[in-house]
Amino acid sequence: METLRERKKQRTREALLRAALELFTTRGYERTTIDDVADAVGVSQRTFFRYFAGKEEAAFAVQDLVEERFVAAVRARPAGETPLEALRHALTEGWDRLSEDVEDVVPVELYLRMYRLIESTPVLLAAHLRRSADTEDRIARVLAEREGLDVDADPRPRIAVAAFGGVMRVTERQWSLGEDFSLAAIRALTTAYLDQVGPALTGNWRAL
Amino acid sequence: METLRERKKQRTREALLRAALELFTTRGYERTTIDDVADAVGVSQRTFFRYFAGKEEAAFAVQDLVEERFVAAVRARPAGETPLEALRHALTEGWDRLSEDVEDVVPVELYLRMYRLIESTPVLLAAHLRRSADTEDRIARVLAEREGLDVDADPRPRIAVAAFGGVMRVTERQWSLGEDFSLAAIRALTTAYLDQVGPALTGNWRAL
DNA sequence: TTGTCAATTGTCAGCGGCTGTCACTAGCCT
DNA sequence: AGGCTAGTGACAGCCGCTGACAATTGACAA
Repeated sequence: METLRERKKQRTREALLRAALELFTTRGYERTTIDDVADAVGVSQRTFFRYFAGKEEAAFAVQDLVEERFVAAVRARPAGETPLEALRHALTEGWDRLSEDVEDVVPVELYLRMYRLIESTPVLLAAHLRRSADTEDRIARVLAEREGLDVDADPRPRIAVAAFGGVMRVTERQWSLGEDFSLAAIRALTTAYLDQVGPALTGNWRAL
Repeated sequence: METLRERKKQRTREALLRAALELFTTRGYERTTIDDVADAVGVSQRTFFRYFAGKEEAAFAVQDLVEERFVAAVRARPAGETPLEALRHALTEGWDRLSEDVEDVVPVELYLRMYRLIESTPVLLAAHLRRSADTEDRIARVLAEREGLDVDADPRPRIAVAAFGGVMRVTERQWSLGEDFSLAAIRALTTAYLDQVGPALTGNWRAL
């Protein structure tokens, strides 16, 4: 049983987040003022900053949730899988559950629009890449633990995750530049690109 | 023969860059004000912004130069090398020439200090990662051209570069966290980590 | 050398992100 | 009902950054 106060706070935060993403994706990130967001909700600018550390944090609120799920999914993979199998399966499984997880917070369609905006807004892309780096670090730790290794002594977990992450970046980018902005599209790209890692790294591309 | 005006401009820009990097690396990036930099050189804040598009651009001025050289080095690699050989050789060759290239602008030691600051300052790391993404895109185009492929049709150039770039990121990170901040140290790390890509991606780490 | 023109700079005003402060309001709890 | 405190709004102010305009300084020709 939650108190009225808490429910009110929850609603304010949700309203701010929704208004922010809606304005960002329609008007553009830079062209949206915190005052715009606050006004849309009927709250002072100062209040926005009591719920979000900054403009950026609002933009990534949903993305944070998704990445959290991904880390958990990797951790939950059966020990029998090799590190790369675990990553790959956690990823595809993630796409399948994404709708349900996200829909509690905002419409999935809004999330996907925001995702594309991140990709096309330099300052947001920069923030995204840094956050991804943090996530990759956490995943490297998970993999190391699965394999009983010390992340700081053995570079292989980080290297594997970094290579994997690099491929994911290319996937995101291609997806955001394409025409099909569905979950199915990004899932298809993911598997296709992961299948290309071997060929891309070994040898001579002209041979094929 | 360059005009006095041009020489003056050149000196102002150089002074601003030096003052900025010096202040950034001693006082910290966020704790350094543009006014601090401008005052240190004896010009107005407005003038700083006439030489640099923003605080960030000053922080990355030298790094830009280094990455430019790297792209050129990849382009100059003999056609016989496989894509990954070309990347690797361009990289190690880059470390060798770095001192000479950088020293024209600022002391190498200052550049290395700045490089570490970038790693440890979130907002700078974010900017660095985004710039790296741009550079990787350009390199993917170079590789595709070398192999006679269409970057937008064949994902392998981008995937290979992304994986390679991921490993470089891990290298940079480890170097900046270590104790030996010499060029020799980062060169050694680079080759060691690149040798680990194969083992890290194939199979089972416990077997070794 | 001097006067004219153009490039460079300083000053000022202002916007937007963000923070500290403080008084006020509204929910909580006895 | 009344005291307590979490949450809010209003205000002031810092910093990054930009536009506008006037003042200055070098370039170049007469």
